[in-house]
Amino acid sequence: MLEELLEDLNPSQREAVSAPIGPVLVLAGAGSGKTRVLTRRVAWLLAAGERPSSILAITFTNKAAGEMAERVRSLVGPNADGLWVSTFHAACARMLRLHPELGGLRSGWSIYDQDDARRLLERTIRRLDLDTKRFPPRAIAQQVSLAKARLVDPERFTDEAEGLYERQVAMVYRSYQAALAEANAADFDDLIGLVVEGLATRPELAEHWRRRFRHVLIDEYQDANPAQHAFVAELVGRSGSVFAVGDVDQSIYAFRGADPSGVLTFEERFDGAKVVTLEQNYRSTNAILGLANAVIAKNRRRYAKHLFSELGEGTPARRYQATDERDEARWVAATVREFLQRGGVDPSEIAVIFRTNAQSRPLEEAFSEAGIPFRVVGGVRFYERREVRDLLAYLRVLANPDDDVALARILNVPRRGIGRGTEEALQAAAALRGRSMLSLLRAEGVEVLGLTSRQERALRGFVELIDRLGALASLHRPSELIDAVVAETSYLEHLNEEDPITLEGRLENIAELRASAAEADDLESFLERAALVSAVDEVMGASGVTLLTAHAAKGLEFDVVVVVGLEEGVFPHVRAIVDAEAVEEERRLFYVAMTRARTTLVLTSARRRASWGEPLYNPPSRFLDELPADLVATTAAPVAVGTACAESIQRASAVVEARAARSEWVVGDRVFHARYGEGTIRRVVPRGVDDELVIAFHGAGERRFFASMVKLRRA
DNA sequence: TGTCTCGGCATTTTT
DNA sequence: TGCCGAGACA
Ligand SMILES: Nc1ncnc2c1ncn2[C@@H]1O[C@H](COP(=O)(O)OP(=O)(O)OP(=O)(O)O)[C@@H](O)[C@H]1O
Repeated sequence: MLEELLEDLNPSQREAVSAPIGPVLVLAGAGSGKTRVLTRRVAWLLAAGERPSSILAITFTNKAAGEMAERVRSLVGPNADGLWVSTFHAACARMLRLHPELGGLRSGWSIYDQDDARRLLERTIRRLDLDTKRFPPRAIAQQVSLAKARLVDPERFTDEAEGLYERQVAMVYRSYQAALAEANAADFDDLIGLVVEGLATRPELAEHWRRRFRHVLIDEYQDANPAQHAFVAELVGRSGSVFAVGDVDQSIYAFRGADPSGVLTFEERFDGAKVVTLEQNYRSTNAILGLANAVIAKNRRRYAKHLFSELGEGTPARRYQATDERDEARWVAATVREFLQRGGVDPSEIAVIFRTNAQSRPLEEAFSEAGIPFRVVGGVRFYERREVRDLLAYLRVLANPDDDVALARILNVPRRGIGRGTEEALQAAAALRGRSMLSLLRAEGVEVLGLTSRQERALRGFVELIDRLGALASLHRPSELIDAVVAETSYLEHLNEEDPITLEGRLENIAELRASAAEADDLESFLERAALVSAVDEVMGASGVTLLTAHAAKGLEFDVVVVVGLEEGVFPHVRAIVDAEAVEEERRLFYVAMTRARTTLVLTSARRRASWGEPLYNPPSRFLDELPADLVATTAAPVAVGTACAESIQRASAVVEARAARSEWVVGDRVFHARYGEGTIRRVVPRGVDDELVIAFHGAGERRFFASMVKLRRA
C-alpha cells in the first residue's frame, strides 16, 4: 500500500511524500506536482496508520478542498472519514462552531463578510463622530484587516499609532472590535485571530485541538499570512508534523497581508525541518516555461530555482495587438473557435484569464455572439445578490438575535413603516445601554425609545414577526425556514413591487438559495457555508470555456490559456504601477497566469480601452517586452490614424503631468492616500522627469510612489 | 416615512 | 459607467 502510493512519483516527490513525520517544506516552481505531493502525503499518512481525524489539510479555496478530499478518498478508499480538508477560514470557523468559547463567542455566532464588516465600521465611525470622508470605511477596513493579518490587536495598534489621525484609526478599530463582540460576530480575519488567541490562552481547549490535529498540511504556503502561520505553530509546535508546499514566485496575496517570507523562515521556525525541492515540470511545454521563466527573472526579490520539462519544445506564444477591447474580445472568440473546431480542443480545456473582473463583459458578449459556450468564475457572487442577502439576514437574526448588522438590513425590508428616525432612535438607545437592538426591544419594550404610537406599532409588529419565525427555527430545516420567511414577510410581493422586470431572475436566485439550504443539516452550518463560499468555488454552467481572473486561476491548468488586457495600467494594474513592490507582485501574477497553460499560450492587448466613459490609450504591458522574442509570434490589427494620434497626445500629456508633479510635495508634508490613509512624505527622489515619493503610513509602513501617478490629498 | 434626483466616486485582486 | 449616500420634497 505504501509503495503503491509512491509509484508514479519522481524521486524528489517520493522523498517528500515519504519523509519521516516532522516538519517538511516542499519548495518548487509551477506545475512541479506540489499539490499532487501534498495529496499523496495525506494518503501516505493514512496508509501508515494515522487516524483520519488527526489530519488537517489546508487548501486555498473550498473548491480545491473538495477536490483534494475527493482525490484522497480515491487513493485510500472510504476510511478517510473524519479527515478535515478545508481553507484556514473554514477550519477555524468549524473549530469555533464546536467551541465558541475558544473565541469568546456564544453559540449561534455570525460570520461577518466584507460587506457586513464595512457596514459595521461605517456605523462605528459615525458613532465616534468622525467624518466618513476622512475615514473611508473601505480604507479603514483594509487597515484593520492588515492589522489582524499580523495579529495586531487594538491595544498594540494604539501603542504603535503616531499622531492624531492614527490614534483615531486605533479608536475606530477598538470600537469596531467591541461592536463585533456585542453582535456575537467574527469577521473573516477574526476567524483566524480568535482561534490563535484562544489556543494561546485556553490551555484546556488548546490541549484538545493539539491532540486532535497531530498532522497539519498546507498547500499554497506562500500565501499564508502571519496569523495563519501562528495558527499552524499553535497546533503543531516547533517540531510537530507540519507539511507545507509553496512557491515564492506565485505569491500573489501580499496585498491582503500574506507573508511569503514565511516560506523562507520555515527552517528557523521548525526544528529539524526537512526541505525538498522539485525541479521537473509536468504541465507545460518548454516554450511556455521559457516565457514564464524569462518574465519572472525580472523580479529583484526572488529566489531562483531550476525548472525543466520533458514535454517537448512546443509552439511559441501567439500575440495579438487589438484596436480596442471589443476587437480584442472578438479576436479571442474567433481564435478560440478555431481551437474548438480545427484543433479539436474541448471547451473546458480553454481559459481566458484577465486582471480584473470588469474585463469579462466584452468577452462574454463576444462569446455569446460567436455561439461559444463559456462560464464565468467569480464576478458577482451568488451570495452577494440583494435578495439572497436579505433572506440570509433574516436567518442570521434567527440564529443570532444580537446580529445587529443583519437586523439593520431587514428592519425595514420589506417596507413596514420603520423609517430612518425610528432606526436611529433604536440604534442610539441600544448603543447607550451596550446591548443589541433586538435584545433591547425584547427586554425593555418599544416604549423606552420615546417614539410616536405609529412608530411603536411598526416596531412591535417587527418583533412579533421575528418571534413567530424564531419559534419555527428550532423545529424546521433551513430550507423550510426560508419558505416561512418569504411567506411571513410577503417577500415576493415586495420584489415584484420593487422591479417586476428583474423579478424572474430574483425568483430563480431564491429557488437556488432554497436548494442549497436543503443540502444543509442545520441552520448554523448553512449560514457558515453561505458566508465562506467564495466566488471561485461557484460552479456555474456545466462546461464551456472558462473566463476568470488570474487570482482565481491559481492552482488550475488548461491546454490553452489566453491572457487578455496586457497593457500598462491594466496588467500591471494602475494602482500597482506606482509601487515597485506591487509591480513585482503583478509580475508574479502574470507568471501564475502563463504557467496555467499546458501547450498553448495566447497573449493579447488593446491600444484603446474604455474605462468608465473615457477612452484610455495604454502602451502595451512592460511584461510583453520581457518575453524572449523567439518565443512570440505577433499579429496586430491595422493602426487607424486617429488612434495613433491620440496615443501620442496621451503620451505627451503624461510627460507634462509628470513635470508638473515635480514641485508639488516636499519632505514632511502630511498627505492622505485613499488606500493607505494618512502618511508623511519621508523622501522625494528625482527619477528622470518624475519624482519618486517615499511615504510612511501607519499600518501600511513605508511605500514608494511616482509623483505623477499617485493620487494624494493634503491632510 | 418614502421617493426622487443629484453628485461624487469608484474597480484591482479575495478568504 | 453605474452605484450609493445625502438632501430636498410630497
Ligand atoms: N510524477 C508525476 N508524473 C506525472 N504527472 C505528474 C507528476 N507530478 C505531477 N504531475 C502532474 O503535473 C501537473 C501539475 O501538478 P500540480 O498541480 O500538483 O503542481 P503544482 O506544483 O501544485 O502546480 P502549481 O503550483 O503551478 O499550481 C498535474 O497535472 C499533475 O498531475
